[in-house]
Amino acid sequence: VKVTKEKSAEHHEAIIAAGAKLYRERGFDGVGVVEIMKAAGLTHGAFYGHFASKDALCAASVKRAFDDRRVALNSAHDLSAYIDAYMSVTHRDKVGTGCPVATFASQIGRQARPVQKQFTQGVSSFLEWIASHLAGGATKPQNTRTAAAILSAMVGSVLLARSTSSDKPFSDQILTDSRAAIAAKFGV
Amino acid sequence: VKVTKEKSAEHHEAIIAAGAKLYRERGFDGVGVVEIMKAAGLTHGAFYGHFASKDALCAASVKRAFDDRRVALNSAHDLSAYIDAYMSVTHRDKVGTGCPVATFASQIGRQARPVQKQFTQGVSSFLEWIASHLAGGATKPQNTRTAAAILSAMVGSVLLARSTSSDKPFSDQILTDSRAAIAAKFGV
DNA sequence: TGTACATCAGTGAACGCGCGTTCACTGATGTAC
DNA sequence: TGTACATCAGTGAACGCGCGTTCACTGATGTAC
Repeated sequence: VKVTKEKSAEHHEAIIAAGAKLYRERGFDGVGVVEIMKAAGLTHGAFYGHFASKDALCAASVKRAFDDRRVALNSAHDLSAYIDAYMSVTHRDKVGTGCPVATFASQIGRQARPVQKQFTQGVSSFLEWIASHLAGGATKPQNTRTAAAILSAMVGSVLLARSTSSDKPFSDQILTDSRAAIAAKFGV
Repeated sequence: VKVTKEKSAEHHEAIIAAGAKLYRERGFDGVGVVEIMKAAGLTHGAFYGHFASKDALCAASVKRAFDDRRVALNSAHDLSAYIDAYMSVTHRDKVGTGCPVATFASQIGRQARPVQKQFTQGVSSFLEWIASHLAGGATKPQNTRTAAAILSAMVGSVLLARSTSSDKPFSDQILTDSRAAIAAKFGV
């Protein structure tokens, strides 16, 4: 059942989109090729016409997840507004469209090199973006250090909140408390 | 091949110890019952005499990992020394004996309820320990917020460092930078 | 203390299942004339 | 513009493999006498 070049390109995108969402929701090991192809509206046999292996899709999915987020990044008014959105109950509960750093971090060490490279790239540009939005900009050496601590606290608090979310009040509190302490100590 | 009650109890401990180490190193999905039993010096068939299911061992392993860490916690001179050890290259590279919060956080949401309960319990007492070691103690309301932000930054920075450790200088820098910024802003 | 036997911790083959991947096939696409 | 046919995106059965779990069996333990 051959299909027009345009349709095939759409399918390719649909597979990556499914990977970017499902891998964030359930981890690289938690979703099979069959399920991803089903989500893309195809059968599993067509997968290897689009990607050489599951690893290749993982790499493409990590890249896609970071690209999706860059849009959110650029539409934020300022750093404070972005941190507010990041350390929110909404972000905690929307894993599938959430920050790839928070979801993938602990699995990346076990993935193939291309996946790791794609991830490090994403973290690096995220750090730069934060540093450039601090008072004084990215060239101020102290801001590099501050950016690392702020990103750590952002990622850590969302992970802490997600992993304890069976106890909602406790989980909510972690987000609120961390956000307040960062505002108080870092002024953002 | 029956075995003395003492030997059997030792086997039980060995299985939990293997779970606590291997699950931290490779994730709950990344290690099978066969490999855990092999690490404990037994064959896989004996597993279900000790645990009702793999989930049951996961719960026991999470508890064990937190208990192991509590020893490290109590032997720390003060909060600063503990944060130094936590945000270190050594802790980044020793996943199997490292903090369970950093390794398990992103997988806990997909685990069975008993596993989640065990984890939340561990996070809660970790937060209390930090708050009680801040100037003013755990009763000072502001310290609860500060503890949440500090734990978030600790967990986040170790995860960031681990997930980017294919680029060692970059990974090292994240730890150093985060540690310096926390010292500067939180005074610990 | 010594013997007879019920208990039960550990063994290893076997189960059904879902995984990543392969491949012979189908039939619409798009090119050559 | 119309026909003939090579191409190739997608299908679905099949592959070997490792997973969690079960179970008939073994033989040392530990109890009853």
